[in-house]
Amino acid sequence: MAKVATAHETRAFETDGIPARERLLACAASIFAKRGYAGASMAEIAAEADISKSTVFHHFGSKRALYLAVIETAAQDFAATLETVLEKTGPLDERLVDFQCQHMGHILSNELVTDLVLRELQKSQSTESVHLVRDVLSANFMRLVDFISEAQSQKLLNEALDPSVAALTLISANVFFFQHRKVLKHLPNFDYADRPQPYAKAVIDVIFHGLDRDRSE
Amino acid sequence: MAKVATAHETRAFETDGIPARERLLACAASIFAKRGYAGASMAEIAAEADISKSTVFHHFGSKRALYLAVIETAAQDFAATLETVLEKTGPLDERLVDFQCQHMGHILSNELVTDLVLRELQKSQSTESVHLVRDVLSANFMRLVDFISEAQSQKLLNEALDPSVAALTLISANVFFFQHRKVLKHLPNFDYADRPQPYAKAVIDVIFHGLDRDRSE
DNA sequence: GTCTATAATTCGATAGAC
DNA sequence: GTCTATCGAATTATAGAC
Repeated sequence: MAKVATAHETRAFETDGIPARERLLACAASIFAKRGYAGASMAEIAAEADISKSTVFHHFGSKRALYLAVIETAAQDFAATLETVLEKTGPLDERLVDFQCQHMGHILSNELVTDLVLRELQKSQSTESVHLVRDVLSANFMRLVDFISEAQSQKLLNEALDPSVAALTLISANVFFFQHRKVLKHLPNFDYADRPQPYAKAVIDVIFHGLDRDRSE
Repeated sequence: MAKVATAHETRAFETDGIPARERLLACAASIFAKRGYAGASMAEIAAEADISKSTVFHHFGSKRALYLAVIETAAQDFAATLETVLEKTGPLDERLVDFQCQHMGHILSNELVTDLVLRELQKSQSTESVHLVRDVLSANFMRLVDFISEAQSQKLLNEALDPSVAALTLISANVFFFQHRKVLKHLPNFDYADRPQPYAKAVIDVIFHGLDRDRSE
């Protein structure tokens, strides 16, 4: 009781209390990821966050809404990183390497939520969830496509290529690596299984320079 | 009964009876894919193939073995296609487009088994299963890597790139498209959601020519 | 089919901040 | 005084056992 009162005093400004909400999102992410949507109980999430169940429902109206908020938060986290990376200046190949490595790093360091999102995407339930997931994720995707388009109009990238296909190819490479990183170890002649960052860079080497033979450095 | 006897007579050589075995594999593939490994019952598979349970166990010693055989068969099916495609002559970009389209077509027309394989790869259970799966799949992967390496030594492809990374990038693009084809429809500015073959071609455009600006047709 | 355990959701009240 | 975060208890809903 005394502890609760103390916690109240620590937040001085901001209309809605940030600490509890954030703690809640973090715990929810971990538990949803560990047990899946159905397997996770609001009671466990509340306990983990050291908050009463009712408070959870006060912040997020329902289990579903909490779940969506978890995913949305993860996407927005990456959106921030994305902005930082794409705003930089420098040679295009270096910026692409930077993007690819940051993206790889992001999905690996948030592996639980990444698994969650991938699982969610796979069951194509036409509920509100997927709609929102797609809306949220597509914002990041569009940001990357715009970046590529922009570079094309400035003649910095090959204009003949479809920017959305290029963007998706980049993302595919990272996601595939992420999903199968455990078994990739057993591919003969594949040196990158436990070196995600070098792999991300090698992918950009392929996609930026192209497989075509006429390379002159 | 008469039909079965006839079938027996048609096979003159080969130690194990082919027609029943094939029918069995097809039914098993469909049922494993529909119900998952645990959910599938040997009784249902036997019934579907119009074969007695004992016959199933005669051909494949166990449920696990049947399951593995299904996956192995799918991989070998593709190995045949792969050989046909890679043996062709012609400009490298056309051959790569051919490969990418054939591969896309293969995973789409075998979508149930593809889902099965992908699910199997994701749970990295270190049992015999995964070992075999990896061995089988890696044969096809190596075939593609060898093809790229070969082309590189003949100066037909950019020698600076890692052939296994290039191969994996190709496969990643198709698999990602396959896994998320349902939700890709909802990406704004993405025209390929229901056009897998054009997408496969567009991916090769990107990976063959590269994002780099200095394209001179 | 009822019974029961588990989990989601709602209600009413309290306390501190402005 | 209103607003919002918080809680404990009460109320459905659902899934599995018998």
